[in-house]
Amino acid sequence: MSVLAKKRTYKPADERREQILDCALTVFAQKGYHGASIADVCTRARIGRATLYQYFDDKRDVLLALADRIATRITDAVAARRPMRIPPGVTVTERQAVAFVEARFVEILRVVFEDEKTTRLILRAGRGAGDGVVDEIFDRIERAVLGVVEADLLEAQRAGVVRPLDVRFVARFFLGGLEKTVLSYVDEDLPIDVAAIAREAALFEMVGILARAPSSPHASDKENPS
Amino acid sequence: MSVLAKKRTYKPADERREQILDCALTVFAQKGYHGASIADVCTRARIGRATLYQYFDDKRDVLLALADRIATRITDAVAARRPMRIPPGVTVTERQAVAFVEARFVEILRVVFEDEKTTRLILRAGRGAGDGVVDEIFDRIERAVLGVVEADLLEAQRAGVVRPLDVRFVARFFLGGLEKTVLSYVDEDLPIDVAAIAREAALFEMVGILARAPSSPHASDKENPS
Amino acid sequence: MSVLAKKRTYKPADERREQILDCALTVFAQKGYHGASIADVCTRARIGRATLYQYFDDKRDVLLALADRIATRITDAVAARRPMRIPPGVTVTERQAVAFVEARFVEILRVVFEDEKTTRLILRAGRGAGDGVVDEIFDRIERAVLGVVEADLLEAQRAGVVRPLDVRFVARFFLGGLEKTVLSYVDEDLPIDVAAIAREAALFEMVGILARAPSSPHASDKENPS
Amino acid sequence: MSVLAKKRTYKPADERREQILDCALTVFAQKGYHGASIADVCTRARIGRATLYQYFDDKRDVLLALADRIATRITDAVAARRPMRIPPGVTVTERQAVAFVEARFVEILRVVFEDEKTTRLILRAGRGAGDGVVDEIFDRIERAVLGVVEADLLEAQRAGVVRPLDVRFVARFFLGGLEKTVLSYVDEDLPIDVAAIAREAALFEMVGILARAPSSPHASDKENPS
DNA sequence: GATGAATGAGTGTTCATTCAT
DNA sequence: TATGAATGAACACTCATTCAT
Repeated sequence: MSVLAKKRTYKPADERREQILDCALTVFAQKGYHGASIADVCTRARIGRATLYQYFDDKRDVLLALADRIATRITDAVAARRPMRIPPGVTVTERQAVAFVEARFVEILRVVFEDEKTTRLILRAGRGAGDGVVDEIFDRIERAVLGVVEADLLEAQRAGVVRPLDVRFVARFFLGGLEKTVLSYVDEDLPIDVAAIAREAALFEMVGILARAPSSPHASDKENPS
Repeated sequence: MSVLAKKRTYKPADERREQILDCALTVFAQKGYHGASIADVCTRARIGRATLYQYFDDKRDVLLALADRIATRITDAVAARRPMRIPPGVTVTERQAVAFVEARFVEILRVVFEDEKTTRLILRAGRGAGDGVVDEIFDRIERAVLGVVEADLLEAQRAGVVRPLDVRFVARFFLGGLEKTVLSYVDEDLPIDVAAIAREAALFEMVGILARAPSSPHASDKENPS
Repeated sequence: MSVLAKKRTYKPADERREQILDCALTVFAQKGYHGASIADVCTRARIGRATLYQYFDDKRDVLLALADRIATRITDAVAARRPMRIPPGVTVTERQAVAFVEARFVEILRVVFEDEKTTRLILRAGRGAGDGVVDEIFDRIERAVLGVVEADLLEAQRAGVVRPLDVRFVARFFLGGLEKTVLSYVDEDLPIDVAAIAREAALFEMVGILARAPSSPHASDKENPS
Repeated sequence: MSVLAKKRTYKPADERREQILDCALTVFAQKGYHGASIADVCTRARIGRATLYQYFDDKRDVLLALADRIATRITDAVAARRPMRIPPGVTVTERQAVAFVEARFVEILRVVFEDEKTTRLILRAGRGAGDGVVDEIFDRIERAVLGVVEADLLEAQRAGVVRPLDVRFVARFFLGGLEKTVLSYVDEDLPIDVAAIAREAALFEMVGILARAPSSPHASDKENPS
């Protein structure tokens, strides 16, 4: 047996399965689902191609399991979160609101865009696999995240902190902004600066981009003129 | 000659080329670049597979030409646009600003997300083709659009209408929101309601989501209290 | 009509046919029959691909016509040659015989390996086309040339100038030597030095490679007369 | 399971690889490299087309491996040969020289033109594959064989057995003769009669074709003893 | 006479997947 | 459990050849 010889390695089934998924994540993130081959995954896992088929039905099943693993992690994290509650009568200053939202964003970013590879898979590689079942799982992730944002918005609205608006629209619009921002980091191979993104994004979401008329009483151009 | 018999159809080269690109757009949008086969495109164009190769070097070249056609259309439209100018001394009411931005958004949406198929190609199918040259073209589109938004933001900032902010960040964040919103229509097979999107988005971008303290003079919780 | 525009060129049929054959010779010689494409030939002839089919049935037919043109030229030349006659009673010195053979070789080389392209076609490109009819034509060339050599040998034998030997074998063996020698020039892109080849070959053929027993005065005309 | 059904056959990789090369030799020899298809080779080997690609990168790689196998065999055989040595002072009769050369030729013919298929590959199918690397390998074969012949010639020349001559020229000329002779057998589907070829060729090479001056007693071992 | 346009029939090659050990 | 070996089914691409003008 030469120095370079690759011996068979044996692992308990669960462990091997997880290992394969880890490798698949890496490979799919790098080359995309269609662009990556089973061989790529197996090479990375240092197993024979046939071995993979002892753990997964087919290529699609690998993506499915992968997406499911991520979806479960995210929905679990989301479910574990205590919903925001603003006690009645409490007044929230703008500064407080922005700080709160910023914290929220950090949470979301941490959970959803855990790492570069997962981000790539969710935002690029996964979609367009052209598979209904897989899409369904990615939708599950999306719905879970949107749900959190929407719930917060609704509660804030109820408490009068947030103006009347189409909650769904805003949640999605906002998530889109986060995603593209995160992707811009990923595409340039930069580490995702969660804190910076959250800070900018929170302010933007809260107060928009308009300069507040510093001198003139702001109310003169009323948003909703009576 | 049976009912199913296919006669040759003849076309001038230019026309045929465009027709093939049209079909490729449809097919790539539906199945993704990797998922679609040359045969799919040719079947749709009612031509033999070999015919396609008289107009394009290879599959990648089709995507390239397609992306280029779109990029050219968009960059041309962008270049033709008169840059926004806010004359000095002019005061802009919030209402006016929102209305202006709304109009801007309609323009962008019309140009970039012309139709469902183009949208899909730009936002899904095109990316991840794993081809540097193609990516470069899609980047061209992105840069062009970002450039417009950024230019507007800068001008507004200069005029004091917009608060100090990271122009690049906001432009990208915002474009991400637009994209995800548009995609949500596309994914549910709804016609893209440009007007509705622009209205909601403009308001959101301008003033954010916070309710303005109706009673208290807004300025009391200043952004940066001394 | 731009400067580079290619206008149609019209030619009388005969001329065009010859021109196509010329181009085919060049192209086949360069890339081999299988390796060359109809497009290659037509590009070189500055005609549309379809035009070629007005003069030839198919690709094979081009090779056929080409081979035939060469075969005809060679067999004609061979037929026009006066057969060698050695009058009875005449004694031929070795030196004379060598000189005569050398002249003969120059003739053959000039006719058969007229130019590099023809040589390549005959010796490389043509054979292995895997076509019986084409092979037959190349055989015709071979037989014609062998016939000349054999006839000379027989006559010389009859006159007692040449020792008893298997005429066919020697003719073929000798032609093989000539061919390989010529090819070595062609393969190194050197101009075929007919005179040099003929000189060396004649001597070799006549007296072989053995040094003559120095003791016995083998002949009056020594190789290197002092 | 019908009569025609093909079961998978399993073989160790080395064996399969060799088998494929064997089949490729047969097929390439029959149809030529360009004329033969991968399917032809695989059909003959009774394997699926994809199987071939587990052992070779592409079609060219098959020819490469094949040529290399032959080249290695020949160069090895050549290297294993003891170089000819003629001790100083020894006189060699013409008869001895011819016999020696004849033996030499038998060796060469046995090694180089082992069998019909290899012969065809070397002399027809291989050349003109239009591939530099492949050509290089065939050149290796040629150089090896020429080297042997040249070495012998030089030694014989040194010993005064062979007259002064252009060693390279004669070696090549002679090899050409051998090749064409061998091919004439192959082309007529006759078994290569190594002994006969060697006998005729040796005599031809040694003493040429001239009849020795009948008057002068050229040698004690006469060609055609009365 | 000449050709632009079109294509059927193939070719080499890949890859997810299965079989036998 | 693990895998080397084998393959069907597809795919991108080529090329000699034909059709309509």
